[in-house]
Amino acid sequence: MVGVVTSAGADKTEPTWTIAEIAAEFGVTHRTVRHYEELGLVTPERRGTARLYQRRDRTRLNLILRGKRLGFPLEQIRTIIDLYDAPRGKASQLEYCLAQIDDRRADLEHRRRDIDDALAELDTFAARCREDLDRLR
Amino acid sequence: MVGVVTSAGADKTEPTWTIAEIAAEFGVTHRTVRHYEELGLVTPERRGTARLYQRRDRTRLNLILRGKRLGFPLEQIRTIIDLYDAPRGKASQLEYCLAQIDDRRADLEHRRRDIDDALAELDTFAARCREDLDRLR
DNA sequence: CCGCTGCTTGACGTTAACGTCAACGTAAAG
DNA sequence: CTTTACGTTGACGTTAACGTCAAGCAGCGG
Repeated sequence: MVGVVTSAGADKTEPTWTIAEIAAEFGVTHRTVRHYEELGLVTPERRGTARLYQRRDRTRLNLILRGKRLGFPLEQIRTIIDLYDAPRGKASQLEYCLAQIDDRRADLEHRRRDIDDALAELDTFAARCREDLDRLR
Repeated sequence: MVGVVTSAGADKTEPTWTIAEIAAEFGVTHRTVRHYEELGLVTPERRGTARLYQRRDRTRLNLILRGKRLGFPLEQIRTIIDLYDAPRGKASQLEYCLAQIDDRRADLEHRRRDIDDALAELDTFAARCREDLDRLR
């Protein structure tokens, strides 16, 4: 909890960014960032009408983009982001979190097996290619 | 090269499957299989008008579905499948293959790093959850 | 006050990956 | 020979993830 900024005097800490800066830095368009906001993946503050992005939003964007690189749909990415900052006051909530984490773990480990398999196949294929190439000389 | 089946007497080897069997076995709909055919990802033979799937098609379907689990678009999956059975008679072709393989390797290894990062984060998060849970008792 | 630049809100367009009919062919079963 | 059960070819619908205008507001440099 860093303190609400709202209409009280701005703390001189807490750096912020505009949507254009954020978009450029993360290599996406502002439309993309807005789309993520429409889906509730980021929730920037407002100075008047303009969006103000903070470190929290940058963290989320990193999670989102990694999720996308891994091919997860945005909806699923949202659930995992929500997981990361869900309320964890009660034991039941903590246990729910731990269960979700296990699910995610299983998924990711399955993917890693798939990747390792694919890499192994690529290797044997590459070996065959190099063999054929040697034989050709 | 197993031998052309066409209109010569059918070898009693070479098992085949119908589209329904293939779809059921791979846990997809026949529409999905047809869609893959439209994109050139599988090319079953025909007995009259009906499709006849062979082992070759099953291999491809396995590649396709793994690609999908890893979140690759079908177009990209097609390029890698094409890579696996491209003509490799000339040295230039073999060298092209090896280059492509390197590209694929790089991509897959990037993904694996992403996965490992995600898993590490999940672990520390899980540890915090368990800590909080212990403290709550 | 004027114009420029950047931000905002719609609203419609697009691509990928199928889903979902509809209408028809065909081959084995009764 | 007529069902019945699959199989086939369109063709249009749908969802996700943005792209692409269009049009308006807002601060600020001259």
